Amino acid sequence: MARAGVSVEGLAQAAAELADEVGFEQVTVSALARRFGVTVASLYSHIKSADELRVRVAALALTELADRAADALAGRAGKDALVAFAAAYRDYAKEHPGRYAAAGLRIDASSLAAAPAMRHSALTRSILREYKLPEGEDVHAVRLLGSTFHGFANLEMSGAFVHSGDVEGSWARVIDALHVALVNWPRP
Amino acid sequence: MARAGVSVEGLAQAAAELADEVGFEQVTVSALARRFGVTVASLYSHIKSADELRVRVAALALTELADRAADALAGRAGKDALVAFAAAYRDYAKEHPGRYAAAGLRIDASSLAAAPAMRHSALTRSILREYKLPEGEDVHAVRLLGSTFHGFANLEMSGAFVHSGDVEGSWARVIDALHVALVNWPRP
DNA sequence: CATCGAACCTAAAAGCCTTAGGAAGTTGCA
DNA sequence: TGCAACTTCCTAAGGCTTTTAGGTTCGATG
Repeated sequence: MARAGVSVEGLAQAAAELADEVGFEQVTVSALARRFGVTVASLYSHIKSADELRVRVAALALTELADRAADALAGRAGKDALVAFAAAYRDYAKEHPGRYAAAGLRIDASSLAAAPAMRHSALTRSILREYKLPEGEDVHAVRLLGSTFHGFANLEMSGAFVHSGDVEGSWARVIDALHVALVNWPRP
Repeated sequence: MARAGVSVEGLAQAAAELADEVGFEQVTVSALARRFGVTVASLYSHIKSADELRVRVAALALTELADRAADALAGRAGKDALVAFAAAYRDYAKEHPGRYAAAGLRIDASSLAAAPAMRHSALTRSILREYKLPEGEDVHAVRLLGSTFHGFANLEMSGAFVHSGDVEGSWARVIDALHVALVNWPRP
């Protein structure tokens, strides 16, 4: 009986690739077993449920995304940082649509995806340093940026922008607008 | 053989309610048949596939949402309109999480959900009238607003904001910030 | 080299989607 | 009224996914 040499990490990785190929919705224990040339039941030695598999993909995606964002932010500040961060975000979504979809999973604090999710707000907050917002406004600005980036990527992926193209142009203008909003941040 | 009196519209409506109760992912032909006290196969006289069912829920949600937005916009302009539109959007998402999730489905132009989706950008554009953006900038501003609202509602629903609460405060600040961005719209 | 745990398997139950073909109400028209 | 056509619903059956239970083989360890 030749062994396939499957590990939990290998499974999550393969599931992530599968997600990018066929969509996160289609990531199934069966499909994964097929890919490994193994019966479905075998995978249950490594994972507890199909749900755990999906959460692991989410954690993987969130970590990769945070890594990229951190790289993009290194040595930059102000609008430079904003632009680089935004690009990292959207590029990842375009390169890895399946993983990106996974990152949007509902995450409860107990989940193993909670820690990487935390990193994101910390990274986003670091963009704001140079904008010097009033005390206590950072949380709101973080949420503005997160919402807009996430919303844009989401809408783009779900085909909402296909008509009347120039998505690139819109993306640039949206970032410009966010910059303007941060510079002229409304006083509380 | 007593008939249940099912119609396509009734199905979509019931599916929408089901979505709000148990989540859009759990909207299934089986569950719907159970609710109507009818066998699964019977429903296939009314719908072609489980997928069509989900698209119909999406269309229903998009229409309801556009109706509410239109009401909110009636007789308002400028920031007033912006605030009212945003409130209509988010309230709907909170009242009808399942429907709202459905509205985020991938929509191809041929789908019967395409028309209501169109209405949204038209309504959003009408908010911008009073801001008098430069020629050709409307598309981008529409996308900014759409992305931010959608992103915020999405993140809120997926639990990203549960820690360090004050979601209401953030929502208000985000709208303020968007207003600022529209007023000081960066020149092309 | 005997043993133990990890990796794998077969088997089976349960739930969902879908199609095929048939029976029973409903409607419309002669 | 009576029958033909249509609609609504059913039984039956095939196929796919998830999950659990219990058994077998591989490989490392003492």
